[in-house]
Amino acid sequence: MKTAPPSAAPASAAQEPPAGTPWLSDEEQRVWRSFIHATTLLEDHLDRQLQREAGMPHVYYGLLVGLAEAPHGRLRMTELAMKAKITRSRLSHAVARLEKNGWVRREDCPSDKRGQFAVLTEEGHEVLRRTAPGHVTAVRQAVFDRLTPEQQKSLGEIMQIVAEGLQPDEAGADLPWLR
Amino acid sequence: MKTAPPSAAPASAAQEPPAGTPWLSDEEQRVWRSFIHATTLLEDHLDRQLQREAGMPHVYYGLLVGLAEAPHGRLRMTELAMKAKITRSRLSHAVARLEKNGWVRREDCPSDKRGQFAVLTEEGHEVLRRTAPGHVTAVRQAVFDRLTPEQQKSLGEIMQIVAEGLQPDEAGADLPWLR
DNA sequence: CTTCATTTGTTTAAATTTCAAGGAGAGGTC
DNA sequence: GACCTCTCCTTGAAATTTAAACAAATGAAG
Repeated sequence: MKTAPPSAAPASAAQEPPAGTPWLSDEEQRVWRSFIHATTLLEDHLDRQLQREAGMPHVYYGLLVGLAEAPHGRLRMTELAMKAKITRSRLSHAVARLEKNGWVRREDCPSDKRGQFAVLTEEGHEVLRRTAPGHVTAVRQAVFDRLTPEQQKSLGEIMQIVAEGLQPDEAGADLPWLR
Repeated sequence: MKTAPPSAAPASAAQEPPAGTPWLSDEEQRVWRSFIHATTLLEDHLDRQLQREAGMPHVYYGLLVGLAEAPHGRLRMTELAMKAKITRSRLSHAVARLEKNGWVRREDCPSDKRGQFAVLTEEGHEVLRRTAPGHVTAVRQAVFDRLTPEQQKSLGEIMQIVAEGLQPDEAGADLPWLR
């Protein structure tokens, strides 16, 4: 009996999906399964590491980093949302939480009264300085330390391609951000 | 000014983390950034596709597939949790939800009174049959169709390595599943 | 100036996930 | 049997995410 992929097709083999697209081959299934497992385990791992050391999940940490990279630690909500690849709604909630922690502050936009800036506070900078080392270590141990230079290069190219294909900007639509 | 990685170190460069671990190089930062973006976008994409077509998130779909792969569409809760790389707690909630949908049924384990089996119902099988094609198509379009055979192979190897490194079984601990 | 469509960001409720316990049975050991 | 520990799974509350609707402001037409 054929083994079905963890997140693709069910075991009922012996036929293809209606229009065109064939099932995943055994090899493709193995790749896909590894991908799902690796990303699931990795996100869990990083989430816990950061929750423990920094008191926030990985996505939130990414938001602080995103702000730290920006000109004056400031970014319009929409820009930050795009940078982090999350919806504006999710960002609103996240920033509200980070604001309560004192890591981030909101500021009105002078030119556009609808606009809001998310600003990294000094405390925010501090948390990053304090927790970045641990996070980098975790990332290294889980990923880079285990891969050869060639694999790292390959990984970068592959992820770049996949990300581009799902990016809502250039080619396709641009509103619901996906689809 | 150096640009910091999306989820690693803040912009404050010019020094290394205290003990040993160096910051990510520019190239490593690019790779890591691509990785985060790709996986974030991909999971969002698949979640929406499945939510729309199958009325459930990607993880839940994975649970049904996991059961479909098992001998009689049956699996002990713990086994299913391990297979899907999620906590038993999360699985409990998930199965409760899937049970309400009629896709899954619970059964007591005769030999071990603590045990529970999660069983894929006929309706469960049906949902998979109906929605698998669309899911496979989504996965293909987002990933496999965009990669060369060499890249697919490489991706498999890399993900395999990363997953193994985070796997709680063999070497390290085995209880909190991570760490 | 009025209207209509769009953009920005928030808000509410529902769904999902996480976290910390907890209940009950299994498996020793004495 | 009493006792202790571990395992299996569940539970309830808190935190986070999603989905849908909304107010306010912008901007382009007309």
